Amino acid sequence: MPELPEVETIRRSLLPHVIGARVTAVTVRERRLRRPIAANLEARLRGRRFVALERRGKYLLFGLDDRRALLVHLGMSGSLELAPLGRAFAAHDHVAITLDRARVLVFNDPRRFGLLRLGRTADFTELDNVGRDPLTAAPTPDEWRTLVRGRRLPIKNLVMDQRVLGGVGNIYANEMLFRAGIRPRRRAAGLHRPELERLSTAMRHVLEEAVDLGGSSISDYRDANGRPGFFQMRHAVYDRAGEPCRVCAAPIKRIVLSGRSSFYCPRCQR
DNA sequence: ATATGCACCTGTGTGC
DNA sequence: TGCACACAGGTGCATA
Repeated sequence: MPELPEVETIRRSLLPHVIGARVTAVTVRERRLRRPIAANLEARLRGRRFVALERRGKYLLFGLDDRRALLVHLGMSGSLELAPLGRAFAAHDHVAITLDRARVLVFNDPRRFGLLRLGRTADFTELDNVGRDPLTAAPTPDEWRTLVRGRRLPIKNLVMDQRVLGGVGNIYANEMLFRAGIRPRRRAAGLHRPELERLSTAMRHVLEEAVDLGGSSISDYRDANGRPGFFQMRHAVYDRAGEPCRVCAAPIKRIVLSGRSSFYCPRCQR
């Protein structure tokens, strides 16, 4: 479910509740996620204090006071909620981390594509595949020229490649290409300098605006305090097939690229 | 090396 | 109402 703006919103909403909090209890109700939750997670987490909370692409990294960290990925359908103490479990509540502040951090994930892992940050090999942060360290147009060189894949697929940019998923790839006026199917290597310049600024603007609005709530995304995001009201193309373009009124098209729905305006995007 | 297809899993919406 | 099917915010592995 969540892409960079949603994960960043969750991180910010968790921050004041989690930093400095101590874990008093850990309950794992379902270990079978994408990879099973390790058997020692409860013992390693109990009694620890959270000292940091960072985002790496779509991953959340909870720093602990023993130089280890809890790595969390929300997959397609994962969520984190700060629930009141003693609230009954709901369907797909897989992990509950009780804090010493009368709050429980609950990991819920219907599709179980998420990930929870405890260990040393350096051992989290999945983080090796997270590229630059498009919010804080976006490639310059010059760097884009290097990144697209020789790449024959559609630009949308390149932008969604987590090794290139950490955190861009299907919604925001579509939205930033609309904003840049580039069709998603265009070969990456075929983009001209002005297009790379537009892409580079469109990317920052779309993501910054989305973070400001708390991300996109399409069906049930909520931040850790249960608040929805509002960027879905600003979607120009995502999930708008057949609807009129907000700029030129042409009907939005839907195509499939690498199995993912891709949307664009045939007039605004070339 | 690069690009694509599919599997992983549950829930929801659509059409018959 | 029931049923089959397509599709969904992601990623990793197998295959060309």
